[in-house]
Amino acid sequence: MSRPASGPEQSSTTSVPAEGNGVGECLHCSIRHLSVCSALSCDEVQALERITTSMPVPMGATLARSGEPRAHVFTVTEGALRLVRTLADGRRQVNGFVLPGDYLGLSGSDHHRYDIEAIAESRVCRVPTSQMRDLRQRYPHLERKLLQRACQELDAAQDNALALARLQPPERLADFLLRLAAREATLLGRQGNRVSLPMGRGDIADHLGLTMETVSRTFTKLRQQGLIALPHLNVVEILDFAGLQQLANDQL
Amino acid sequence: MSRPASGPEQSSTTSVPAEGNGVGECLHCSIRHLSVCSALSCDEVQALERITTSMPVPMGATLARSGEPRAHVFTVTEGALRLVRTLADGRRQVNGFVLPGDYLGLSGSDHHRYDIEAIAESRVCRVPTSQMRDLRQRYPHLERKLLQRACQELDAAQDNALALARLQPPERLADFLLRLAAREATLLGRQGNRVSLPMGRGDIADHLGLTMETVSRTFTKLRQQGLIALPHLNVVEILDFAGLQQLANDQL
DNA sequence: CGCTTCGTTGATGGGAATCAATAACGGTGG
DNA sequence: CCACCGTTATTGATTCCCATCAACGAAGCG
Repeated sequence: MSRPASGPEQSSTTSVPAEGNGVGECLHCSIRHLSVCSALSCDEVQALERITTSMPVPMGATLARSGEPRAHVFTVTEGALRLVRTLADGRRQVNGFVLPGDYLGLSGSDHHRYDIEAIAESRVCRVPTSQMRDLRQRYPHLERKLLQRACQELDAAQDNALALARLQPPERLADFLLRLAAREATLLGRQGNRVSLPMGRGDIADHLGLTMETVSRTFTKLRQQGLIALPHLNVVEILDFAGLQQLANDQL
Repeated sequence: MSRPASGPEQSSTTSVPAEGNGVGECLHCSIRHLSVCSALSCDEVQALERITTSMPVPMGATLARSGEPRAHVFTVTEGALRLVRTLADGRRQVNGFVLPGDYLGLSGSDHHRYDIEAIAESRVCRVPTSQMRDLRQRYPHLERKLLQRACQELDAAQDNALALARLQPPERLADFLLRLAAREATLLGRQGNRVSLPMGRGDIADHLGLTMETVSRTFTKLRQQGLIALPHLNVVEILDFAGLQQLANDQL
């Protein structure tokens, strides 16, 4: 679904998803799509793709550090990353997980607000913010798309806040797993009941505002209740979808 | 700083704030400003203002209910409102408080995601979403402004999530008070150390993921530590700004 | 095969939620 | 102006759950 721009390849009209299907859609596809809509010349398409750099991010590497100037925006094409904020005394929060198709660059600040760390072998497309600014000015379509995305992320952030503020640990974990399953479903284009967890227990804990121990215990609890199974450490099998949804209070 | 559009008044260029100062700026001002930038005719300015309805919202009234279709967007010009989500079992979360200058309409959903309730005698400008869509298409400036706002709100939502996930009750309250103080400062244009709390203790609790009792106890704790004073129930006086900031871990 | 890292399980204590009672506020009407 | 009442806020006593501390087990890797 997402395509890195490693070299100037021809824009293929057929592989472009329909307008408005913004969820699992890589920004890069969006640019391509834009080029189709606006009837750009082949030169212009190539110009767009030339300013993006597709680069690997090895597992464990830090793509950006909190406080640094935001010199680039990114779209993830492979792997998984985490957004981490750390307080002075070591308390940690994982603001979110970034999967293929996600865009990194929606912030009002000109400095990074969190560390961006790869939790798996990853690959991102990088565009300098200045060039992105130009692009946005030139193509209103792009700005509209970004706004759409920002609104979706805002909704998601609010859902997350509700979970943190008012849900019990099992509810939070259920919510998290369902959300992850939904993302993976749109990513792969099919609805499977196996969800892979690229992140560790500690990361889940720091994302849900819990401790690693509580997350672990909650996993066993869900397992004992027959809602999920854990074939491997990093794979969850959803046994009772409806039950999980009910537990998570259904706000999807 | 914000102006309701009760009737077609002349657009006054001088009262318009400079581009880019997006924080306390009413969207209406943004439309006015836009009209200046784009050198619209007086007719067009009036056309823009004609589609907005300035309406009072009595205290306690509900402007919109969760699940309803989003037929309008709003900008608040007076008063204060709260955004409330309620779970089936009664658990409540106050997603945020809406003050003059704030825009209500940044959502990826076409249905309201929370109740919007006035906690004080308020006044809002209402624009049908369809008309807003037209406006956005016609004026790229507006779209850019909205994206800017969405990004700012996203940042704020993430800060909030961090607070909910990892801060202790006193830290959360300190953070909340400082944030409120900052908003009031930009709203009034001056930095006072008195903050008014239009919302009740219960609302604060449901915003911070605590109970009303804990909020109350935490207020007394901050008071005993000499960080704040409570001249009235709904007015906080910040005695030790630096101390509060330190307590809130500084992430402003 | 031992090492290291990560995850699970167990025992304990602290802190916020809960339950309960009192106190302060705000409005109304006398 | 003050007495009254409903609402809201504060304070107190208790309970329960999660964090913490600690030990054990499992998995990846040289």
